[in-house]
Amino acid sequence: MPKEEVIPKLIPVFRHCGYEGATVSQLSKATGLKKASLYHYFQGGKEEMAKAVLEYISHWIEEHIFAPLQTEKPALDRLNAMCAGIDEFYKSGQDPCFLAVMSLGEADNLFHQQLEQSLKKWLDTLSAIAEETGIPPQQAKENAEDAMITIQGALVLVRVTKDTQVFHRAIAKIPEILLSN
Amino acid sequence: MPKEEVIPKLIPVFRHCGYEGATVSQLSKATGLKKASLYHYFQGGKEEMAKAVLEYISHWIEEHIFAPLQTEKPALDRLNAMCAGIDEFYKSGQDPCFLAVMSLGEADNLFHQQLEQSLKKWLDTLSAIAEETGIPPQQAKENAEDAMITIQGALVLVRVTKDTQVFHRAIAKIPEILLSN
DNA sequence: TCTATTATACCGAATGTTCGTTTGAATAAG
DNA sequence: CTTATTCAAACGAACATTCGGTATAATAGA
Repeated sequence: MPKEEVIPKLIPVFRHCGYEGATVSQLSKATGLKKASLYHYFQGGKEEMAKAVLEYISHWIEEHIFAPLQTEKPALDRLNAMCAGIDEFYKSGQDPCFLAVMSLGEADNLFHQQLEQSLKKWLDTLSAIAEETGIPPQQAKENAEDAMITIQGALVLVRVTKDTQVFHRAIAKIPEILLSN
Repeated sequence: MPKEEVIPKLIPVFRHCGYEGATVSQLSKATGLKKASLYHYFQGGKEEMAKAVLEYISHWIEEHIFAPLQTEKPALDRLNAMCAGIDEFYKSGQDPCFLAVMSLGEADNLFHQQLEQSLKKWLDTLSAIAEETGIPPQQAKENAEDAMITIQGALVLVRVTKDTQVFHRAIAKIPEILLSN
């Protein structure tokens, strides 16, 4: 099995169990590869697996969430396309966010820089869209933060309530949050 | 050392490491009690320690966050008092929320019911305040959800950015979120 | 009062288990 | 043959947990 097929199978384990909660046995079962085979692909062990997953996700976001923002359509259309990507990425809120999961305990020590950079990218991208529509920089920055807060907060609520409606309602608000003043 | 003094010392470990990330060695070091002594107090082991912490926090919230809402002052004053309690509870966003931390991995299997009940209490309490000011029930419910989303989302952002200003800005918005229509 | 008993708080050392990781051999591919 | 994959088995380390015991203090009986 090629490495590109392995990484996606690692994702749900890290996502739902966190870095420390995810055991190599679970990762083995999830991929169908025995432990030694996993270590053949990832000589750095669990840490390298998590890092690979983070990079994979980073690219996924780039393609499926940021890319729709770079078209020539009106800003609102682009934002709605982005929201569709977000809904898919988080499975309507049923899948936790790596940003939230990996910023705890030992994982945060290992990956904090990467997480911080990833979040900054999100915020900058959203802020740029807001500025495009004529919103002043400081306001755009705060709107971007509010949008991210809404996404992350909704994920926590859905994780506890199991009510995906809350997530859809929250995501639907993203465009107006971003473009408000 | 009486048990009531032990529990608060367990809190920061679970909060920052999560349930699975928190080791009994860490808990021992944090409390100043040797492992065997911890097991003297908590015969159910780590699981009972976490449960005790959850109950302790539940009471703390009751007293410091919900109680200020039961006074006779105007709604806005009461909400501001609550926000002060929230800011203290989360140390301006520098301390993660148990709701978010304990709803992952094995911890979620063990404590999900307790977490769900706790969140429901939050939402119902906030919703009731909104209804008091004449906001219709359905709108009040959604406002309460939005308020919780803001709190939880801000906690995630601050954990990654280390920028407590984001948290203060988010908390300051809680009253208007709750009372909007 | 003095002593015997019980209960509580605590700890060093060991328990068995699970963890992440490594090894060396078997198999498959070219 | 050579190289790349896969595997069962085993590794030491760290884990949660238990055991046997000491120290202290409260309680009770004489």
